[in-house]
Amino acid sequence: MSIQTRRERERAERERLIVTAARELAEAEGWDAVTTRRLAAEIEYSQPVLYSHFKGKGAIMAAVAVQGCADLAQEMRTARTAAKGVREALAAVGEAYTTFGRRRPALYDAMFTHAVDLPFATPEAPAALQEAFGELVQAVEPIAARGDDVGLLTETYWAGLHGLVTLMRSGRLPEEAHEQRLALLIGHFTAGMGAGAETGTD
Amino acid sequence: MSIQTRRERERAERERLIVTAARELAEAEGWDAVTTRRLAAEIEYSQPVLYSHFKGKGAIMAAVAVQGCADLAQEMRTARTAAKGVREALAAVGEAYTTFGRRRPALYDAMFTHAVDLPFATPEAPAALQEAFGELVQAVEPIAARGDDVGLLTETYWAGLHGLVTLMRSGRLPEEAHEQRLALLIGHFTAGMGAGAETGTD
DNA sequence: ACAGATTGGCTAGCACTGCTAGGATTCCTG
DNA sequence: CAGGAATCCTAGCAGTGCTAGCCAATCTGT
Repeated sequence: MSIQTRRERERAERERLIVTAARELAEAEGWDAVTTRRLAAEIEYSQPVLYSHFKGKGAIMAAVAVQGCADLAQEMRTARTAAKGVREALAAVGEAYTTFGRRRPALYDAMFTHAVDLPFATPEAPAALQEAFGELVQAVEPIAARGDDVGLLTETYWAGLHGLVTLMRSGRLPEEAHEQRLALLIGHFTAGMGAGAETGTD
Repeated sequence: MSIQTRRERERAERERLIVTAARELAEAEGWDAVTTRRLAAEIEYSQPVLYSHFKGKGAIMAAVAVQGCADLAQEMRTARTAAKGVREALAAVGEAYTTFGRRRPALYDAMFTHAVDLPFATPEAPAALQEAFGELVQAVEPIAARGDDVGLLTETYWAGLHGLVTLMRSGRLPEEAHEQRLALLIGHFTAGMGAGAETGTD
């Protein structure tokens, strides 16, 4: 039994090694540089080892994406809990989100543009993923009007943020005015809120 | 001289042939199916011919993207001019945009997710591209508040639409509630508008 | 402690990609 | 009709994701 568990532990460790190596390589040189050969060299094993852990390159990217979701969730949570009011919380989360997308583009792409074989809008979605979305929900919920479906509103806000990030990162939108665009988006989502809703950060 | 012009005409025709073949193949089977070999077979020439017209596959995709922008611009214009009021126009354009993205995913991807070697937010951007953006601007301009930068507001609205399309198409957002999300986005962009602004469709 | 079964990892290779060099064939010019 | 030039194709390069099959190290039962 002990031998079995040791082997499983070593396997799990190597799996983590693969994922972190893929993430670091992608963040350093982009996903194009993450070839199976390069990745195998990085972890000092041969290519087929990768396929004994993951079904393919896509699965490795998906694993990286899940890690990235955990990071993003944490950054959004930090931003949200540090904000003073509900409008500020929404703004802080939006800024945390877009900052994440700009500062870690490879990670962002793995999470939200590539790697479609992850279940997203279902209960089977990885926990980290639901956490990240949950952070958005918690930021959006207080600004929802009566009768609004909070989930749908959150998805819409998310889409706005995602659009800003991807269009900017691909050069379709100039980087300079990002803050103003973000402010516009947030402004339109918090418009119509009575000033009395300021109380209650959590 | 006449021979020269005939050859140039034939070249231009073949170039159009390449672009339309690429577009049709992409729309039928996705961009992954558009390999240079496959495309060459489709136009009944050998591979290197492609490279005598375009710098590479990316350039071909860019040409397809420009065509797609013209299509999108026209569809948005039709929707906008058929709408009764300014709110309706914004909604109609938004719906035309997202419908385009869903009905012609390959074309949409060439325009807004791949093919980054096109100049976008500059005066050197292709005419079709500026036309498409111009349609958005014309729909957004009437709902802009005093002091709003219409360009920035349009970019923000665009980002919202783009986010909805891409997240939905990649399976991150369920398709069912698309109409509701779109309505939410439009609603938040037209909020705060006095009811008196209804007049003046063009 | 030793033969045998089993697991594990590696070497080599497949089918494919975008792209290019060089030769052959066709075409126009004098 | 010969010479020259433009055009197009065959063949190949370096790289991709992924896999089959062998070889060696490891664990098992006696």
